[in-house]
Amino acid sequence: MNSLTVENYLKALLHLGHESGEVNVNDLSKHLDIKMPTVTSMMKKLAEKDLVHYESYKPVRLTDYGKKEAALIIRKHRLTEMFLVEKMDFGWEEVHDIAEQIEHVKSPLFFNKMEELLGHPKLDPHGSPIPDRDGNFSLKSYNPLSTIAKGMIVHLAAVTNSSQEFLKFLNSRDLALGTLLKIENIEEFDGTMLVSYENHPNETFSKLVCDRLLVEVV
Amino acid sequence: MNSLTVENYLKALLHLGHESGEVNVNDLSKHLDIKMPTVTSMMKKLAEKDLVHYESYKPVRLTDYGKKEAALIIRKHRLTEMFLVEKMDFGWEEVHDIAEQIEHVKSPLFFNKMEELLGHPKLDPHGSPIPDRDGNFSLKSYNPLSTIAKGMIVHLAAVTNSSQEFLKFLNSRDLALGTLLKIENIEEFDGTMLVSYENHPNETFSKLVCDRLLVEVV
DNA sequence: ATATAAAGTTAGACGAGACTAACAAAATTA
DNA sequence: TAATTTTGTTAGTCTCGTCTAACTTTATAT
Ligand SMILES: [Mn+2]
Ligand SMILES: [Mn+2]
Ligand SMILES: [Mn+2]
Ligand SMILES: [Mn+2]
Repeated sequence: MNSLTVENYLKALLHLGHESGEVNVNDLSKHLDIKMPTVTSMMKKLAEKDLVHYESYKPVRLTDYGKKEAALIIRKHRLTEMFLVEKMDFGWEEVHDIAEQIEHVKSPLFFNKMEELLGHPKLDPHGSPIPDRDGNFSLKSYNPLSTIAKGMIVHLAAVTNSSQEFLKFLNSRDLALGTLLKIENIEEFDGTMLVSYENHPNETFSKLVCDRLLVEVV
Repeated sequence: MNSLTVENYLKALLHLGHESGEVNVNDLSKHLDIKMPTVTSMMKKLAEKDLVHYESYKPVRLTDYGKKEAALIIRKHRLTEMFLVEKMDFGWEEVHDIAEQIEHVKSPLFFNKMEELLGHPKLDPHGSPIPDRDGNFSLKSYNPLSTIAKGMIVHLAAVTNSSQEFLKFLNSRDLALGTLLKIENIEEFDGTMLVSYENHPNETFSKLVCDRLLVEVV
């Protein structure tokens, strides 16, 4: 049985390695806000448990087993977020921190019950896929809004950041998953985008924001 | 912020001290399944945090502050149990172990939301009172079935033990909170009771069981 | 190619929370 | 009262997960 600490390392490894599969000790250190020597020593322990492949001075990679364990924590995290939003009336900006704690609860029954009550949802409140009981999930590759061309019409499919501040900002602009967006203009200089949707005919979003909005062309 | 470990010590102290207010290190050690020297050293730490009054070789007492902190954990435990039973279709025998974990979640919002969705319940699924947001609760003093005289009619108000095994036993006899019981006979020798209720005209309960059933005379 | 900077490791320490072995105090029994 | 048992404490050790300081390896810049 992995400790809460180990579970959080595994999640970070899966998150940071989602593209190349490789994770630098330094990036992990920054992401978890834990000093590098601590991370190095933890990597050796995870390697001992066959959760990662580790060689000195090389990037770390999750083993298949490590990936599965990580996915099962993420499953619990996302089911929890969905439950909080759907069954307990929380806003999508309130659920991440609570799920960060409840994801460590040891009780398959509890999470399977959530899943059942929710009708086996495929996505969490932020548009991220919920792994199944075996840890499998298909990550649809949506594109960041920042990569879409002027004139296109897209819908908001997911967000890549679930922080309270960011989601509150989206709330303040009446942006929610599913919202249809038309790209009116793009400022070449800094990537700022001028977008229209619903009752917002001329909303401006910074590059930072556009990078975090994942969209699908309609 | 108290650690999960400290929170569990506080709950044990409140539980074991519910009558005299005093708790022996030895009893605490047995209840928590933690060796006595560990408990002694933890008592010193709790005293340092003003959670208990501690003097060498004397029984431990919670301070008022300690009592309140303990009650607030119990509040979270019992709200969770109630939520699991009322909103997630769990049986009363399944919820204790899950609540034992969720009670440590740091999020007043989460538990206040539960309370609201449940309509501010006064009792948990085992008949125990749920403390309010300030840690106050009135402990009705029901009597164990084992203290009731032959011929009396009572209803089951609470159970003093929430273990899966015990509650499964009660389920197997169709006993639930509120069940009306008539005491048909008492075996003087060993305290075994012959009881009738609903579709059970002649059920026999051992002294052990009768001690754990809290009842109220109708 | 060399110097510098960044990334990673080693060594040693620490607090939390557990343990065992040995001893001391208090309670019980004879 | 004296012997014995039970309860509680002290001292020392261990693992987990963290840290800082110092050092090494790898990457980058001059
Ligand atoms: Mn989240
Ligand atoms: Mn977490
Ligand atoms: Mn309980
Ligand atoms: Mn607990």
